[in-house]
Amino acid sequence: MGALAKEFSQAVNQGDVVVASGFTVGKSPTVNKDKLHPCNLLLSGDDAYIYVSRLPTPPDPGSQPAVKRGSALSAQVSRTTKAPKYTYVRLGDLKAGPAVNVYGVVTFFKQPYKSRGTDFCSILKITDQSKKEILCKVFCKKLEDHPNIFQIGDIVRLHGVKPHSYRNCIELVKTFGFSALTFDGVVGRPVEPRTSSRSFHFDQDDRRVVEELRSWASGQGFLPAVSTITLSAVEPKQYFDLTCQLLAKAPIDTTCILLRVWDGTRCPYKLLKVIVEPDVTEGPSSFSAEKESVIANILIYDNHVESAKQLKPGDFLRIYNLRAIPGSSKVPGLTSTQAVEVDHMAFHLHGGTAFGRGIRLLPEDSPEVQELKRVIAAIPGDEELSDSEMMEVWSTPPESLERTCGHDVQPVMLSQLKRSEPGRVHHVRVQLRSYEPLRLHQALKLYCSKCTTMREVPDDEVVDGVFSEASRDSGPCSPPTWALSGQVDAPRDTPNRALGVHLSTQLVSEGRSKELVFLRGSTLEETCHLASTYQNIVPVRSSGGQMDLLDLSAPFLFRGRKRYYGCKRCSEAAVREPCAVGVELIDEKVVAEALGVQLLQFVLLMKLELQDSTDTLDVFLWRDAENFFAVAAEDAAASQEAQNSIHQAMNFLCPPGGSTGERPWMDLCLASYEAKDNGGQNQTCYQICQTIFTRPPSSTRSNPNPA
DNA sequence: GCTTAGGTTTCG
Repeated sequence: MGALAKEFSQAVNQGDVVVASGFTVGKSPTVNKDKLHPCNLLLSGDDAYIYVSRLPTPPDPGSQPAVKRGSALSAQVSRTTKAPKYTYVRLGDLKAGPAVNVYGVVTFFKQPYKSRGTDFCSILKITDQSKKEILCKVFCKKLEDHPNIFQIGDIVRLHGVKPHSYRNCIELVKTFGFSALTFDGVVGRPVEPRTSSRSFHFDQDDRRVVEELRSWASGQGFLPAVSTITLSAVEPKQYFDLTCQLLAKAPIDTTCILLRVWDGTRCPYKLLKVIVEPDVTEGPSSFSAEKESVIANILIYDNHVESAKQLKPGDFLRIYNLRAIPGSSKVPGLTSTQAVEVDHMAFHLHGGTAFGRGIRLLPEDSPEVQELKRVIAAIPGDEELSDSEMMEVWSTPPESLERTCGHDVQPVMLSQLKRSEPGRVHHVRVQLRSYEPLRLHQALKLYCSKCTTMREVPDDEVVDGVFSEASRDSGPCSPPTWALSGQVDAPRDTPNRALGVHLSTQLVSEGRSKELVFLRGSTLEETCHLASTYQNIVPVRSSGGQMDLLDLSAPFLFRGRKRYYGCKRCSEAAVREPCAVGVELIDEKVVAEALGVQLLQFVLLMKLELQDSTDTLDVFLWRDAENFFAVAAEDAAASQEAQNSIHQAMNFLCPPGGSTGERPWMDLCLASYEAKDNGGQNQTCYQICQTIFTRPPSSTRSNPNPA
């Protein structure tokens, strides 16, 4: 009756649940007619209330979150119609009994981990203004149903937890009707619930409770002053939480996985390097030297391997209870040819869940990730992709390519070219908008013409490692019967060390002993030094008493300043005597053939972004790159002069800091072809072919408008 | 339908 009737009729919908109070029970005057209940309820005046409870609407991705629907509803129905409220028990008032709802500040937590039973288990400890600390145990099959806790100080709201007594303490255990909301615990941050629940109740009272807990907790001192430690602040032997981005990962063995991460800061201690095979690495197998110097290698053990396997390069993570260990001992699973450096800071995530040990993915929109992205973006030079990262981006170059052009086709605009079917040759007149890699030495690759795979040129640090690992076995070494063996003093500052040299008897008998030596026990530096004395140096090692070649990660041959590499996949390498009878010049081909090494070819590979007035286009400069620059890739690997000539050409085509107007127009021949990208999808690629870089005779530019 | 874990550092 009255105002209540009016408000109620506006608020209620068919299907709603209503709860009435303050009514009087009377006899129904219409019972004979409608055959309904003989009594009715009369609601009238200020003491009567009727509560309308809306059933949750079906999930609809386009609709407002449940919170907003709730607040819109309560505004609409005014004081007389309220949604039912949940009640929350103070942690100090808990008694063993039926399920309750609680709020609390997280003082300890373990990420959900696989229990021995059927579920994942989360352990957390929460407290509130009553200062009672309560342990909570959550068992759920689905990870997303667990409280989404990132750090100590987060605030949780738990529904459907049952207080149990265990060893004279009250604990909360998840029971039926369980749901959890988690909030950032930092005063001033947005109050946004993290939950997987599709609908949940959340109103101004809840917001108030969260804010009260935040400000109370901030004065309690149990929140860590700095929530996590950066690589720049880490000290040896410390346990710490690390917020970082995953760059690459590689399995080591069944109980260990390697995560390569960075957090945008530089660790003051030397970082452990772990050498793994490139083909088992997910993500780039190597990075630019600058980037490598800020990448931490983290070894993840035992139960954490499973969660680490789910991670993808690029993910933002927090690793809890990571341990910094100075001076690595041993890394499992590495073969004898793989080196582990000592006296470097290693990071281990040990097995078990003690102290909350674990890994968790951080969502992109969390404040921690936003901050991390900001720091990483500020690292100078990172805008540039490193060599192997670029290999990931580029599609595999084609194995065959039609590259002949009579240069008699009419030039086309880029927009027109893009609409053409692949498999043709086109002429374009374009400017160079940008190119990769900016560091031109990264354009050098090693290519196997047999299996058509491409490999990075390893840096000296990696090669150094192979040499030092190889010299570790200093036991007796019986040389092959064809060899004459002796020793030479190591050059430079290592007077007390003798290096093993083995010569071909045949070559010695011909008076050609300087033309080829097998050198054992040298460092990379010593090998380079001796390369000025001997025309060909093949580094060898002792392996179980027998003479063997080094791992093919390192050059198998040093010829003056040039180094030659072999394909790991296609070589069947062994120490053998080259046949020098009638061979005038012993070169890399002669040595490679004798040793059973499939010689890798140095190649140049670049990506150029072209533009004209209609469009832009990414093209590769690869098969014809040596012609284009009139430089042999092999020379570019060893000669500064050759590198300079490429550098000058690129600077001319794309002056650093120059405007578009300053870039010369180029007449290019482009071959288009189909290639599979990393996902196996066909895509059209373009390569510059049959084109030679020449400078115009004077400073006059070509006509910028070919049309 | 009511087990799992029940914080407390690997040993690489």
